[in-house]
Amino acid sequence: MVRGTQSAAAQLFRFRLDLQSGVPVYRQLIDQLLAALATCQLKAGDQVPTVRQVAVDLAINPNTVVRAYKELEIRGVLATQQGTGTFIAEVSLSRDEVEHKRRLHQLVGEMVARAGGEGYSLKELMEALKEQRR
Amino acid sequence: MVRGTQSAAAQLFRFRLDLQSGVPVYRQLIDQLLAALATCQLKAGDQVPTVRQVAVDLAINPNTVVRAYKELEIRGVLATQQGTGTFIAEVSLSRDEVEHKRRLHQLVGEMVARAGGEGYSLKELMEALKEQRR
DNA sequence: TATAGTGTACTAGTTTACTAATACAGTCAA
DNA sequence: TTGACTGTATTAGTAAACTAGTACACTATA
Repeated sequence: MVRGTQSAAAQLFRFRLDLQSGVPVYRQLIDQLLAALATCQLKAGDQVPTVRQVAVDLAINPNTVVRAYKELEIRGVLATQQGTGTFIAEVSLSRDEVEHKRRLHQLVGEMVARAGGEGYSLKELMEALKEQRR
Repeated sequence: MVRGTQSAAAQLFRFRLDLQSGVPVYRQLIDQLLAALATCQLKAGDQVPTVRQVAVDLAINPNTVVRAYKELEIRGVLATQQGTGTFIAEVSLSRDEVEHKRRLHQLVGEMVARAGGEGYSLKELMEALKEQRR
């Protein structure tokens, strides 16, 4: 694991919280980081804000940040190195992840549009998807 | 609210639990009842199993059944009458609900097939839908 | 009217999910 | 080597979600 270069884009990346949304904090962090990847705001090798930076910035506990980063590490999106920091994974897996994610958003966007045209809400879609799980 | 007739189909309707699925019991009841409506196993006016029948049948607490039925009542799917029982709502709302539901399942089924063809899991779809909410 | 069966309401207990506090261990530069 | 910074791990606290226990109120029938 070589240390990634600090790109200008990475320096501008910051998390934001919406405490009214009801979405758990750690989940928001995960979502935002994946979105940053999907929109090329972050790329392989970039260092992401440290656990403590994020915690101070957002006035949350470091362990909440850890939770998000750990999940992303398990998914192969992030690579963390104790004492050094956390980076966007360099392996082609992460690139595939980005494409995978981008295409998924495309598909889902089409779905939502199509269903919305017939009067179905996002919530209804989600519930129906849940039922498909059986 | 006139008392619905007991159709043969309604007598055959029973809930089943999958305790391994991790889906809360009350949610399973909701899902199964909606599915029974969507597949015409139950129709407007049918009486559904009583709170206590379901509780005894599935070895759960009556209040868990109540929770499911109450949510369905709020959604206009069920009509409950204290001392009498619980019925599929007679209003055209419930019929619209059935058509609405059936079409939704159709749409979602197509979505899942299409996305599955590209290697996306149900879980991924659901997560991507969540992100659409922003 | 009495009884059996119905849903309703309230409280309580348990589990799960989420977040925090804190100490430990590793890295890197001076 | 030291100090600052890094992630890691463990425990604990809180809130939310889920389920249960139990009594009350209503309905229908004999």
